[in-house]
Order: sequence, then structure tokens, then C-alpha cells
Amino acid sequence: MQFHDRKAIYLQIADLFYDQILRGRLKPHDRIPSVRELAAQLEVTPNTVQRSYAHLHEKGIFYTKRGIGYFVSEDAVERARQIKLQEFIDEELPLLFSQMEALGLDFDQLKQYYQNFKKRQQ
Amino acid sequence: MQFHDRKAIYLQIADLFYDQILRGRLKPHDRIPSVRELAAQLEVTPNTVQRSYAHLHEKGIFYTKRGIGYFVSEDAVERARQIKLQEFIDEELPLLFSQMEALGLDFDQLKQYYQNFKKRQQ
Amino acid sequence: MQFHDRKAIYLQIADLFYDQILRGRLKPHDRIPSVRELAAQLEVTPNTVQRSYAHLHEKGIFYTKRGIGYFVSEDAVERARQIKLQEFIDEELPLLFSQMEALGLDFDQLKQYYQNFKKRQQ
Amino acid sequence: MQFHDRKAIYLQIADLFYDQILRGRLKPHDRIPSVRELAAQLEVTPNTVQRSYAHLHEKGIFYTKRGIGYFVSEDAVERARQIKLQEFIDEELPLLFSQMEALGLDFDQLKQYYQNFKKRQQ
DNA sequence: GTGGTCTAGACCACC
DNA sequence: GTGGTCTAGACCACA
Repeated sequence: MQFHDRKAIYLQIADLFYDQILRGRLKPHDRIPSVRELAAQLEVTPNTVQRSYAHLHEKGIFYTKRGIGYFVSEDAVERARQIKLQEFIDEELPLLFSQMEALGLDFDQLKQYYQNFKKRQQ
Repeated sequence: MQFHDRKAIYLQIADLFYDQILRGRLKPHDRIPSVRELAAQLEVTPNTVQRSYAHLHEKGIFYTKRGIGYFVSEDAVERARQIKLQEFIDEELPLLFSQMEALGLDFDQLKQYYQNFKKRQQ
Repeated sequence: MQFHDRKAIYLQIADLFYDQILRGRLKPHDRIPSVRELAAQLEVTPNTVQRSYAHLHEKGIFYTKRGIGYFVSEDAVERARQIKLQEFIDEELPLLFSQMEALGLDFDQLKQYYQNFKKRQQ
Repeated sequence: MQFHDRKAIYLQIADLFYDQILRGRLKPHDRIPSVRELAAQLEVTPNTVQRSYAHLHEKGIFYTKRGIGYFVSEDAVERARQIKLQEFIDEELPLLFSQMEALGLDFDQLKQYYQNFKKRQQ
């Protein structure tokens, strides 16, 4: 796998799991690949994967059974949603708003595009 | 320079000029570096840079004097703004709105964050 | 400094700061010794101290200024109290109650000792 | 074996016997390992073990047959319980109550945790 | 100088 | 086999 350098690798690995959980591909109590296994697959040191898993453990996304493995926690989806939402608000929205300003797009126009988007969805 | 692979390299190079023009770092009738010079600097083939310049010429951002070089056109700013705005609407907004849906953020909440953003700017 | 092996060293280091904060010896916005400095003093690798600080950062006890250092956060006391309380409930109370059982001490007797303790305090 | 330094080593050795007696692993009239044997096993001087045994003898936990060895006394369990209970009351409870105060946990809350503990036991 | 990330390799506890 | 901790040493971004 390819990693970019705008974000720490261990956080990019964590994002893989955030996405899979939010998309419903990983369900509560699913087993996660072992640290060493994923490390080999992604070609990083086990330490880095361990760090990703520890991060997700602290965030309450994973739970752990010593000597067994990592698992998706019961309320992983809700927690993941909460965390990514905060990230979106803190990191992406300011960029968005700056771009809008630079391009001379005001909020009412944005609203129209949003309504079009919703219509097309139906 | 580093290029990502989500977009053709010649378009990424063109974006460098779009940005400089929108930020006012490049003014109408400013001379643009020669194809060979920029190609050397960015470590790409001159062909790729030539393609970027042709693209910007076609879009009315650059004009050319045979045997002399490329220059920023009179109304480059307005054209650049128009082009990037359309790109923003077609490519970024749908992604943005999809993310909002996935994270359960509705438009009214977005409005609040926008208002906070404007306040902080003042 | 001496570390025991019932708990990870990085958590024991974190405990040093939890204690100092709860006792009021460290106040909000106080600067924390640099990672390398404390590592040298405690004779562990900087990595281990870094891990302690990262832990306290995640818990909202420290905040950080890149290139400057770590600082005690505004509401460190309240957060530290909350965290140590949970730890006490999860780890110490079960031990306490087990000991009481083993020694044949019931809760009413405990209450009497508690009341004596409070009287002596006055 | 590992000893900590919060308590004299000979008392920590005595505690090993208190525990085994309270848990029923050592019964009245069981023979105790010889001083030299236990000293070798724990990697301490025989003097230290001798001091532990003298302590337990004095407390009525052990009795001795000249030239034979030490044995667990008839009412060792009750005496051990009494002694450890007193120790618990004098040394551990004050610490416990201090911690409760520092963490802002009052006695009614403690009672709730106790009741939860009893429920889980059933 | 500061914090932050990553690697390579070791050792431990648990199952 | 699994997770978890620690070391030694490197490199980067920021100030």
C-alpha cells in the first residue's frame, strides 16, 4: 500500500478501519488482522500497526483480548462517526470555506448546489 | 516537486498557475518561465509542461508571442476564477455533500459552522 | 527513579504528573520538562517519556506547542480527578472488597471506621 | 522472589504464610519448610527467614518442636484473620479513605459500588 | 532547541 | 501464536 506524507502512517492505517466500520464492512465483534499480519501486508513495522490499533483501542473503536487479538467494539460505528465528524469540522470545513471565499462563492449559492445535489439523489 | 496520482500531472502543473494567478502573485502580462526551464525545475519532461501551457492557452489564461514565450492574459484572473469555480462545483462539492451525509451533518449545522468561520475571520 | 513492574513504565511516569496536578503542585499552563530532559533524569529512553506525554495529551491533561514544549491544560485538574477516580473504582475497589470478604469485615463495620476517620480529621 | 521496600522483608515473608493460611492452603499441624530451605528458595539469608518464623511463632501462628521444625498451630486461621484484619484497619483503611476524599468520592457512592460488587459475585 | 514519527529488534505475559 | 512494552537510534517539522 501507498502512504502519503500529509498524515502519520499510523493514522492513515487507522483511517482504513474507520472507513470500513463506517461503511459497514466491519461489524461489531469482528476480528481484526493480527498486528504482525497486517504489518507484513502493508510493509511497515509491527510497531506502527500496533500504534494504529492502540489508537483505535483508546478511541473505543477496538477492544482487545490478550493473547487472542483485536476486535471491533459494540458501539464502534457511533464512535467512529463522532470522531470523523469532529475531524471534518476541524480540518475540512475551514479549507472549504476558504476556497469559497477565494472563488467568490457565497453561502446562498452553496445552498442551491446542495438542494440540487439532494434532488439528484432521489 | 511531488505529484499525486488523482489527477494528470499536466493539470497539476496548470493548477500551480491557477493558484498564483488567483492569489495575485502573477499579474496580467507577466512572463511565464520557458517550457524547458520549468520542466527542469519540476523534474518532468518538457512535453508535460508544454501540455500544461497549451491547456492554459486554450482556456484563455495565457497568451503567446511566437518566438518569445507565454504571458499572463489580460483577464486571466476572472477566467481562472470561473474555471476553478466550475471545477469546485463539479468535483469538490459532490464529495463534500456525500461526506456530510455519511457523517450525519445537515445543512443547518453547516451554516452554523460557516457563521462561526466568518466571525473568527473578523 | 525506581519503577515497579506491575504497571507499564510510561503509565507510572504519567502517574507522577497526575499526582502533581491533583495536589496542585502543577497549575494550568505550567511548562512540563522536555521529553529529553525528563528521560535523562529518569534514566529511560526519550521514547518512553514521549509515550507518557502523548498519553497525557490524549487524555486532555497536557496541551502541546510544536517546537516549544508541553503544558498543563486549563481543565487538567478536573480531567485528572475523573480519570483517577475511574481507575480507583475499576482497580482498587474490587481488591478492597475482596479483602473485606476474606477478613470477614462487613460493610456496616467499614462504615464505623469511616465515621471514626472523619471524626479524627476534624 | 521480588520484595518491595515499603515493608521489612521478614514481614513480607510472614505475609506469604498469612495468605496461605487464610486461603486454606496451609492447614493446622502442616509442617513448614526449614529455615535454610526457604532461605535458599527465596534467595535471602537464613537469618531473615528465622526472623519471619519467630514473628509468626510469637503471634501464635506457628508452634515449634525442638529439633524437628515449625508447624501451623491449631487456631492459626482465626489468629491470622485477626492480625491481618487489624493491619487492614490500621494501615489500609486510612489510605483508602484519604484517596476517596482526594477523588471526591463519598461514602454513599462507595456503598453503591459495594452493592454492585456483591451482585456480580452471585 | 522542541515535539513527533518510524524502524529494527528485543523481551514479556497470556492463551 | 496473540498483544504490549521498551530500547536505541534515526529523521522530520517547527521555532
